[in-house]
Amino acid sequence: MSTAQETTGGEVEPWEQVTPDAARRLLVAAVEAFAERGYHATTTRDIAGRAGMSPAALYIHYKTKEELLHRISRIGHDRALDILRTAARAEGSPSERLAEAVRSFVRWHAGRRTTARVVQYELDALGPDARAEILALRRQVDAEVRGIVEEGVAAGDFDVPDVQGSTLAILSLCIDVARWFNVEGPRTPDEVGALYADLVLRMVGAAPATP
Amino acid sequence: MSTAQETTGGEVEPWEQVTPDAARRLLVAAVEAFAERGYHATTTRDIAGRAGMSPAALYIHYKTKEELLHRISRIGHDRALDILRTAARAEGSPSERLAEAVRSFVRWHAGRRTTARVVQYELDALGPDARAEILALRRQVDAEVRGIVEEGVAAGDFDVPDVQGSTLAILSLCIDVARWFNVEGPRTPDEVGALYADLVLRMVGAAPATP
DNA sequence: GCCGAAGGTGAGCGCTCGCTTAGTGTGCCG
DNA sequence: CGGCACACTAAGCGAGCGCTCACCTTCGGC
Repeated sequence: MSTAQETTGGEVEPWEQVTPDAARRLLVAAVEAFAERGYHATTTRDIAGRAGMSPAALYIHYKTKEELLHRISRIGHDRALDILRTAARAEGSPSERLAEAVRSFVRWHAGRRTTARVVQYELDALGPDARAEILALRRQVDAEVRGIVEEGVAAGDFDVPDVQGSTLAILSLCIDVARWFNVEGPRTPDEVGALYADLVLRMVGAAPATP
Repeated sequence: MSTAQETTGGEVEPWEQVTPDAARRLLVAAVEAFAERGYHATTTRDIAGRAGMSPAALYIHYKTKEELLHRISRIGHDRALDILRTAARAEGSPSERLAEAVRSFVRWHAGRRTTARVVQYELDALGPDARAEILALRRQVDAEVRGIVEEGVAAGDFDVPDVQGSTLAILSLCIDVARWFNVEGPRTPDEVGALYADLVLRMVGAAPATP
């Protein structure tokens, strides 16, 4: 679905799909500013300044400040969904696919923390229409994870009394990484991903992956 | 430490300690407004209006809008720490104490969602000094949970390869409840608390509590 | 070499923000 | 009953906000 090409590690700067160049620079500047200070505390002058442009230039490429947030949120959710879909539809047992889903999802939230933070925590700043569009994507995100859990239960690999509750908890655990992860901290995104994959397998009552 | 009296259920409206009455009404109004729209999107006129007062009245009781957030954050963190301390220092095995800590901590984040949301997500809006004070409280929160986990490992009840990482994950899971919990949703705070206590015991490799 | 489109700027409009100030009503003390 | 401390309001200040507008460059096509 996404036209951005995958790299070997599965990590992409997804902003390449945004053209022209000036529009992309503004978008990246907005992601940084929103992640640092929050949407409402960020000024259009700050965004334009970070992109090396005058405040008025922003409005050549975007109708409003909210449209910037909408575009960021849309692209980010598309990417997050893409990551989960790739893991969910890979080959392997439900345990392996759930572990890989958590691993790559967490890696994205830690490694692309600024983007993830905006995507996950600034939803309320969107208007009703944009908000509804994003919420639909979130339901698809939920469905992907729930699908793996259900398959694991059906196969007898998982022991999960409350599938929807556990799915919610798994996603919640992964998403909150964007809140606390610190690039200067002791853990790399890969390490957090591995730790979390193990914890999630325990949560669903599967034997820890020992490949 | 806290002067607010406990009720039977352990749930307290902690604002009773705030006097005079007008100052408390303003504080409660600010909690609601900050939780709904976020700190930066909330105006002092909105807070005063919710409390049934003129905008100027706010400044009789609080020096700035930020002082309101500081007071809320302080009281909320005190309460959260109190909840965890009570559970950590109760009688019982590490499994029982960890389950009770998670149960009551989650119950607070769900049941007092508006307060918890402000407390957990608006930290960055505080100035450096207030921020440092709150971060010190958060380290104590972390230490309480880590203490229980360490005792469980020492007693051979838990199987935890990375104590600090698992502690972080447990707290992260609980805190994120404030983000997604919906009062109109299908689960009560008690139900989420019970579900999460079970999930956390699985995460630390303890047998599920079967009382 | 001229032209229009595309992409940019400097100045600034109208508005709302956090916060202040001068003045008002109320109740308690002597 | 006079006086005064206190809690509060009406009005508004200076600043900074999102956004607009008139104008300026640059550049490919004919």
